[in-house]
Amino acid sequence: MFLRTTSNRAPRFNSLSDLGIASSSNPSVYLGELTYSKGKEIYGEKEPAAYVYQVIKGAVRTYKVLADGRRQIGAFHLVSDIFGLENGESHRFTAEAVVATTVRLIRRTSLEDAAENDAVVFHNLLRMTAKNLQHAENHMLLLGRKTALEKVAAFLLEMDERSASAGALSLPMSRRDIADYLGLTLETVSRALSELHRQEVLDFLGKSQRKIVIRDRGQLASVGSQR
Amino acid sequence: MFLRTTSNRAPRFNSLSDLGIASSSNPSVYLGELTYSKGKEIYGEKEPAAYVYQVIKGAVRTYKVLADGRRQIGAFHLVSDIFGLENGESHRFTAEAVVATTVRLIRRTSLEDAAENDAVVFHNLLRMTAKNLQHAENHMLLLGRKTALEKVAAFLLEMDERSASAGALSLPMSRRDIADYLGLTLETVSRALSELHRQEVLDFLGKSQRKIVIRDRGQLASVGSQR
DNA sequence: CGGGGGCTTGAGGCCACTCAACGATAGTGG
DNA sequence: CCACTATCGTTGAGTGGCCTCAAGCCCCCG
Repeated sequence: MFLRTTSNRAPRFNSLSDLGIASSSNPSVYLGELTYSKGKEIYGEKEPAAYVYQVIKGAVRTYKVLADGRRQIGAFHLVSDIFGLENGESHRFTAEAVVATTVRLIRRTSLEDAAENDAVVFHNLLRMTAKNLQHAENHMLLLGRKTALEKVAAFLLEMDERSASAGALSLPMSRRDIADYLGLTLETVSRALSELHRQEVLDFLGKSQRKIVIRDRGQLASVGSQR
Repeated sequence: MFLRTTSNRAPRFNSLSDLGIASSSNPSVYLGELTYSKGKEIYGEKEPAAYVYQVIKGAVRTYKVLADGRRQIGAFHLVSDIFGLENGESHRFTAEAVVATTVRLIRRTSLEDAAENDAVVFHNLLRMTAKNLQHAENHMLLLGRKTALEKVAAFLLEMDERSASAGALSLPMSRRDIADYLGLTLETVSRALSELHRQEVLDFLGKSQRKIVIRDRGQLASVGSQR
């Protein structure tokens, strides 16, 4: 196996304060919050991009679909993540709530005004776009060249790295979602997870002195020594 | 089959003048040109990003590799394309000349200075990063969800769209390069191309009143009515 | 408690991969 | 100028990893 955990977690630049709006001269950028129940669409691909969103509670998937329904999830957005930031006029993905989700809205024009007046905001817009690009670049390597088991293991590590909770890793999304993120079928994802359980996630333990505790859709699926 | 050509070609924003440097107050941004012979490395992954490059002649591939040598090409850069633009301190890909290639160098610090002093340059930096992101997003869909034949067809369409020459489409890169770009093996790419020839690229003709002429590594591989 | 959605597991099939042979082409040195 | 070699591309045969189809279980939720 090929797993490795990063000893130091990468800094994250995805809160609104990281956008620099807090330091902006523009006073009221936030529009309010909206709550979507499980599976509800937040915006559709090619819709005009009127808002930028931040996840307050829950989780969001953004995806593209082919004409015959094949779906590729580009990213999952967890609490504090910003999504829906477009440089063009319209959204390039569809966004849906994975579970019951609350998002904060920022009017796109407000953000643009803030960026116009504040170089820091503008700078952070570029940094966020670059961060999204970096994620996509790494994901291309995964989609194009990794095996099913490697994909699932990388997914677990990514989610672990991103989740704030130290104790257990929570996976709010379904097997189908994971599959569509990794370019697999849900059955293959299920088999890979079973395989990792069967191996008692030995590599997580062996290489990093750490076993990931997976809180899988609320169910405690695998428990081990922590950190 | 699933091919479609865009009737209107998308505008391209990848020349240095598009970066806005021409309008910059900074006078001498260009450093000079370098020529690399076929297969030579221009920069390596994780190397400090001292320069940004523009292809003057030839073609460049940028890729990541796994520990065991599996390779994923993220993009091909053709004449006039800019590559090596990083927001972090180091390159996230390795760049190599596909064929004998001349590149123009821009010192990274010069570009940053120009961006600092000129909002237009900065704006274009963001736009270019967003364009790269969009390409990566589309490529994730291809890598994760398209069949071998669809991948190769999409590749031909992309190259056709990007190549300046109206008559024939030239493919300077090897089968292995194409395979590593599409997440396939070189044999599968070869078979898919043979299959498209066998079908006389019917769908290119049928759906768009247009047949693509493929100039494959210098050899005229497929000829048909043009536009 | 019945229905439905999500997850797991098994059996079989297929698409892309692997291994291999061969031809064409370009570059190299005698 | 011509073997010689290396590289690249094509094609065939066989394999295997992931997909497809299907059954059954569990849990949630009305």
